[in-house]
Amino acid sequence: MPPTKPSPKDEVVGRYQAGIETEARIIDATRSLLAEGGLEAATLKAICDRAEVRAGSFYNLFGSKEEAILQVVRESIDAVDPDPTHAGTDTVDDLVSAYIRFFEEQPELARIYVLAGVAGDPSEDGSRKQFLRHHETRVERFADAMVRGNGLTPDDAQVQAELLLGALDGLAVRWALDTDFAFAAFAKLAQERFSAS
Amino acid sequence: MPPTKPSPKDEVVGRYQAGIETEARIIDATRSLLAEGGLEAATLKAICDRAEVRAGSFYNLFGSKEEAILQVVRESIDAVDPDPTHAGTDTVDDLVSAYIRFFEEQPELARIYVLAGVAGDPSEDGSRKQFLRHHETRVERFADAMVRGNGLTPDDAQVQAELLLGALDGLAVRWALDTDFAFAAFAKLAQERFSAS
DNA sequence: ACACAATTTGAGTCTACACTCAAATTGGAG
DNA sequence: CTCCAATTTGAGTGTAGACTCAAATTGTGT
Repeated sequence: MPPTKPSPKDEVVGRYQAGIETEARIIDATRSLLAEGGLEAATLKAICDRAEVRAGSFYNLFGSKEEAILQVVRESIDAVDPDPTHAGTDTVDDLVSAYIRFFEEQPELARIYVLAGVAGDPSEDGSRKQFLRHHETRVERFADAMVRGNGLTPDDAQVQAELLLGALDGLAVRWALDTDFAFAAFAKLAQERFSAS
Repeated sequence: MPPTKPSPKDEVVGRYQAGIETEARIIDATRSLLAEGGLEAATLKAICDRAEVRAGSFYNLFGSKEEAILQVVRESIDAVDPDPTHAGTDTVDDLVSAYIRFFEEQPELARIYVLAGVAGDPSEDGSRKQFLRHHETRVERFADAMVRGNGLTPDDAQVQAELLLGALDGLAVRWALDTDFAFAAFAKLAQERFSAS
């Protein structure tokens, strides 16, 4: 279904409060299921049961299960952004801290976040491409902060940002493997290494 | 099935050549399917079709599909070890180069390698735990090389190794996202950063 | 040749899902 | 109140995929 079946919420037509609340319940249910048991736990049945909704209602609001999951992941990524308005005032430390917080506060969502980038068909324009765009935005953000805070040239900053983010993502994977891993401490060490010119 | 149903190949009883060859064909089929289309492509039917075997034969040799896949992943990890006998002669450069080679020569297997660490149920003693053990061995190996080559103290080396491997894994994830990413170049940069004391 | 184990077959079984749709119900604008 | 659109229901449908098993066949030691 390439032309993404237009679900009611995409259109500009009037909506009832009931529908809006149902949508919220479905998103909440999806989020909590993902947080508790990862992708495996978020089956359609589980989502509908928890949201106290029948399958038909779900599909009245979302075009597919995937759509709901992507929305949850997107929202939790946004929720941890230290500078949503992109005012250009965040420091490298802010950004690293926000990243650490995301992984410590939402372990399962963080796992899905990583998974979204690795899993899935490379050819499809689904989560992968979106994830890549997100990553590029993040690199941008880190690089800007480095230019402002450490006086790097934009080109150097770009490389440093890519390295630092790579290290953070890798340490995050390491942590996902074994939650006893001192993610925060290592993340800070990586930050020290890569912030200096 | 916690007590891992004992399949014929686990027992010490006599085997026929035919069975051994069938097992090899199944492993080959699994590996090539994984390499071509990732986990999604490696369905039982696809594996059996390609190996020219019926499902019953598969289950005569493997306890589950998971078992065959794990064996493939394990073998490809081993295949990239520059010092399988662990003679203690490999340098950091050898290790990093081997890692880069793995990603360049076996992209899809590399993707599965990354996935193995991130996906799966945290509670099960499956791929995750095995992957963690593998990671620890690798850290050990990197740390040893650092002690030998850069004169770090064992404790410092441990931390540096964890950071370097974290960075490499993270860059690998980044690469899995977009294979145009210059993984090798960034990996070398990370190596420079983390090899120095 | 014979016996017996190893292997193979192939037609299922079972289950878990994502997703659909016609009909019933509900909400609210006029 | 009335009408229509929004929403909800719930009983399906369809499929894909892992796994089973009794019976047939094949390999090998003696």
